[in-house]
Amino acid sequence: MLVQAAIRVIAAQGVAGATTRAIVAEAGMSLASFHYAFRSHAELMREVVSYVVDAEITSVFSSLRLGTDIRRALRDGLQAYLDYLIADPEHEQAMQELMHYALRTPGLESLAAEQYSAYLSGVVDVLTESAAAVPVEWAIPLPDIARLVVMTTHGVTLAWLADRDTAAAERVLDFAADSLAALAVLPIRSVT
Amino acid sequence: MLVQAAIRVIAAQGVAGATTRAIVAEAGMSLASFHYAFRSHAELMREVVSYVVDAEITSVFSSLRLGTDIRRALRDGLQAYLDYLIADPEHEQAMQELMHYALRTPGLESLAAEQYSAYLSGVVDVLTESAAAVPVEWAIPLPDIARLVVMTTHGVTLAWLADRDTAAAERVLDFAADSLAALAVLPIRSVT
DNA sequence: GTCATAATGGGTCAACTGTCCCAGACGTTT
DNA sequence: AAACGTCTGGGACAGTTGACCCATTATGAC
Repeated sequence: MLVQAAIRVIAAQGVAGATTRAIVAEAGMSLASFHYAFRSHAELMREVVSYVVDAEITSVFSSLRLGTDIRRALRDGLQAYLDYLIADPEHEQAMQELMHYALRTPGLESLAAEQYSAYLSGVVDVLTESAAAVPVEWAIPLPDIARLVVMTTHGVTLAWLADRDTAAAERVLDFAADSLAALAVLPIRSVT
Repeated sequence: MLVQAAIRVIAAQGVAGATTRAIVAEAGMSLASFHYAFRSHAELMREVVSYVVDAEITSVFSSLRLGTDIRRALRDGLQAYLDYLIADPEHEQAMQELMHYALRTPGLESLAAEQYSAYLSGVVDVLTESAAAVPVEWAIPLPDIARLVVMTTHGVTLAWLADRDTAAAERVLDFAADSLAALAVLPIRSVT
């Protein structure tokens, strides 16, 4: 698939390196085949941005599973994300670059907004899902919790990409898990 | 100055739009004058990255002033940053794009690391400065506090740039200020 | 097999990029 | 006035990019 080839190129070379020729080379195709499938390079990039949102959410935030110990569950989920980031830094780097690309490209600004709200609702889904097993009440609305999680991951991602300080990143996640857990209002074990 | 013209172009058009011609046009110069001052486009971009670090730190985080009410001081400082972001979104957008540009450009990766550590020590300076007036002790090392602040601002920046939800950003900052203030150990009013 | 459709390969084009060259203008020092 | 280095302007160059055209080859329905 050309879209996935494009994502690989972006991860390896950045958005600037994702030229039509580089993408078709990665996909093992010719230029003509590209313009047979897509009207233009911009059209492909639009699909790339749309695609990565869904893929990212399911692959990354699905590891966030709440349990009885909310702090530990949050911390484990955040650690899983950090492990994912360390294992494939270029991919997360590409995600943020694509976000900035969308913000800059006429006609794609709205997609950037959708991308972000998709992140949020993705985290909301995971939290809701987990809450089905062990009900948790939060001091603030669930979407706000999700926003804090997403904000944290993005911030930690940029920091780690810049200085590769894993220990510092983990200390940040410790703090984030502690602070978020403080927003959890443990439910009474009786029927409500 | 060509460096500042380049920053204006990047803020207006993004890093991809910061071509040599666009920069000299913004500066009102000719191409020859560019290559008289800089050996190459890459050399200018390196100076741009170096320049923005200092400028950014002094202009943004200087508003963070601690007082007796630590939570309020933190909240005010973060709000000042948000106001700054809203007043000139393209500038902060450019900062993050430049960070990603540095991370991708061979020979500039180390500059990205320096850029980030400069952010951190800038915040440390402000916090230390404020602590001189009203001494504050923290439950974790000061550089870690600074890292949390920087992480938060970057995360909030990306979120606001994507969905422009100012109210949500302010709720995030509420949470951040609360959580950070919880790390402050108020000093005893006697001599230690 | 035949034929229409889908898909591909090679080659070409204009536009844009970074870089460089060279003639000339400017200002300062003799 | 003359000479010097500093700086500027216009033009040109090769390389790369997105887009496109046309001839050719699979692919599959009948």
